[in-house]
Amino acid sequence: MTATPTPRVTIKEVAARAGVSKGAVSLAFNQKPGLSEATRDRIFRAARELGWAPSPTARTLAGSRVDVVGLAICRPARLLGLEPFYMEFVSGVESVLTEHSCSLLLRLVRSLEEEVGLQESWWRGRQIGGSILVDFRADDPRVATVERLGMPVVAVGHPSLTGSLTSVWTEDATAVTEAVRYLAALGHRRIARVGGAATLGHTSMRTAAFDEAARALELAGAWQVATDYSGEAGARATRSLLTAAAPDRPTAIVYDNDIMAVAGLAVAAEMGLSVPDDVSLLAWDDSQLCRITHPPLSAMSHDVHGFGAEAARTLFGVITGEGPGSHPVPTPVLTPRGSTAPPKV
Amino acid sequence: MTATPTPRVTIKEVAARAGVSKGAVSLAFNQKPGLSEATRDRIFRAARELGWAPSPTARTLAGSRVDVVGLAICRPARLLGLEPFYMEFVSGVESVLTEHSCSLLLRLVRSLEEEVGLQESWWRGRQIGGSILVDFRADDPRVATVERLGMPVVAVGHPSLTGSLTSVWTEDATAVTEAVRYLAALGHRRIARVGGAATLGHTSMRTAAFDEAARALELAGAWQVATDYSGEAGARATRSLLTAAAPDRPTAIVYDNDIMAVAGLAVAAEMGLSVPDDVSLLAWDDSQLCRITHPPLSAMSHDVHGFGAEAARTLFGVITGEGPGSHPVPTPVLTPRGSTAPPKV
DNA sequence: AATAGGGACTTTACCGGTTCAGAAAGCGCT
DNA sequence: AGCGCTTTCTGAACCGGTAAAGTCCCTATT
Repeated sequence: MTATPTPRVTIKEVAARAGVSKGAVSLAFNQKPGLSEATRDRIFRAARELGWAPSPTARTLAGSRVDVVGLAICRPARLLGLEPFYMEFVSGVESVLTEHSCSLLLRLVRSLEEEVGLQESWWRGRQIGGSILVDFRADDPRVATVERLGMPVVAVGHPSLTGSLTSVWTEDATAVTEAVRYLAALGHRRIARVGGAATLGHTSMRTAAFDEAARALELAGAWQVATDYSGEAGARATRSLLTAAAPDRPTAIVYDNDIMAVAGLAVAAEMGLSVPDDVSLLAWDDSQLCRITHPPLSAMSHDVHGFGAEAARTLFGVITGEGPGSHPVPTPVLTPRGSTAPPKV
Repeated sequence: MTATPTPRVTIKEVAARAGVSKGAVSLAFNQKPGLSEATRDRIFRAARELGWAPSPTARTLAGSRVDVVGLAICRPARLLGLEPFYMEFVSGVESVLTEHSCSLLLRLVRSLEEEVGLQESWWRGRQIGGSILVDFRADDPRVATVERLGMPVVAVGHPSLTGSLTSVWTEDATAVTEAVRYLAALGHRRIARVGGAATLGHTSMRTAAFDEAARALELAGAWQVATDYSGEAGARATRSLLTAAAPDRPTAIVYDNDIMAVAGLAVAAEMGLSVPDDVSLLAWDDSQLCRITHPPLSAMSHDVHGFGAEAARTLFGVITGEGPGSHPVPTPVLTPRGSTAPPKV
């Protein structure tokens, strides 16, 4: 407000210096036809000399596209800080946005309702050109809102959750099945899964897949517990799973993220259980974290950075008018490390 | 682009419905004097009925302030994904921005030069009302740029690095000294520190403070190694520190973040060393991560969320014209957990 | 020679607000 | 009645661009 003034150079100065009209400058900077090479050069030179670049604000107001995309993440701040997933995802998104000189408008929200309102006001206020929607749940209200607004978005979530929206997703069910089969192949008959937030769509899909796999493999024991993704919740879940007497407790646990797996590892150690001899642990998402524990965590690993990049690319597709589509991204693959082995008991 | 059209309602419709001019609507929405209560009410009612809110873009263009603040983070994406620090910091920033209905424009950059260019173009393009600058180094070029532009910013870093800019910072030197004193008080005479990126200003301040403390306490051994903050680097550093034969190796290690401390813990385990009996480990920044390991990590803990919030609050102060100032934030405090104890050797 | 067709620009009308110089109305006072 | 003051509200200019229509000139065609 009171900040010392900055000399603003506008399109008018550039036009004057190049000896043309504002319109000509606009044509040049939007690479539209109708200008001679010579004039074009003169304009660019003038702009360079003045250090001018078109004002995105004015451009937006005048009706051209907006070079900002929105991302609202709805999780308690406390949890977010720790989830490597989102930062990695964001960095993947950024890597693509940058190529298009596009920025990311990030907002942490506390509820889905708040997000719906935010997306709508972002869009109606022309603050963003499109949005990346994450954390879908069943009957997600964002689907209808976005359709009503005709707002370009990419939905990060399974097509069964994202309705008509263009989606980018991983085949979680397949991955869960693979995880369970792998543990069963090692000889485990009592397997548990420490899942994420129950409200989230992909959590319930994983839950269903786990049940299905357990039945198909005729496991002797199968447990599932929902958490909020935090390390504390993971620790708590692990502790309660492992307190059962030896013959009844699970010999392998699959986690829905890596933070909880790390916590689980610590709980096993604290209970005097050896990993992987007494219990095998399998993480999800596989950030760097899985490699720095002892033993290193086996994980269903997943190129989260690439996932974010693909989401951003797809969003650009939607913005430029590509029809709706479904973009599967590679299914997480099993990366065995030191935390999984045949049960010794 | 080709997205189905969204019916846009503008100030004109609101004015028409309330039976006043655009100007009146503007006055009402900016709580400026010159309107009767009755008219004001009529205008707000009309706006509510039409679901209208002023367009930030148009507002910005017309010269009022911008309700977006910028944050450019310069670290390789791979590392960012894992550093709990930034996500937590961002969530603290957001918590304050939200109260002011302000958004965060986030960008990951690859170099300081890129950041300087970005900040300048953000500011000149009126994309942001101000910026939060992080990761200061000695003779940081951003100081001069920002002064030249008269751009409101808050510098997250020690005043000795941030020149005339308003800063928010923690007294790192004091914290390092406290950490070393604590370990010395436990009886450790050979202490190492696994630091962060050497180019960063706060890293060199911590390095100097460590040297100073080691000398003052006449430690028998003091090591420091610089890393890139990654878990891998932390593991490597720890491994090389601990390979020395028993009498010569450090009995305590301080880390510059918690990721490296976790990695260090794993390395100790892998080398058959017990923590804290054979070696004590002390983490920094104390995210949730420190509590979920086994043993839980002692840490110099630090309210990173609050740090971010304070930075945002201070930025608002700068934007509204408060003079330059220096805002220290509480020094990290020692939180002893299970990873530190008197040396047994 | 008259006319059509382009190319190269310029003009002008917005986009959706803010702001500021008046205008109209109401009121108290001499 | 006439005058000055407020209070309340309007109209027009402006912010920095874009886009569509218009102007001018030069060449090719019939």
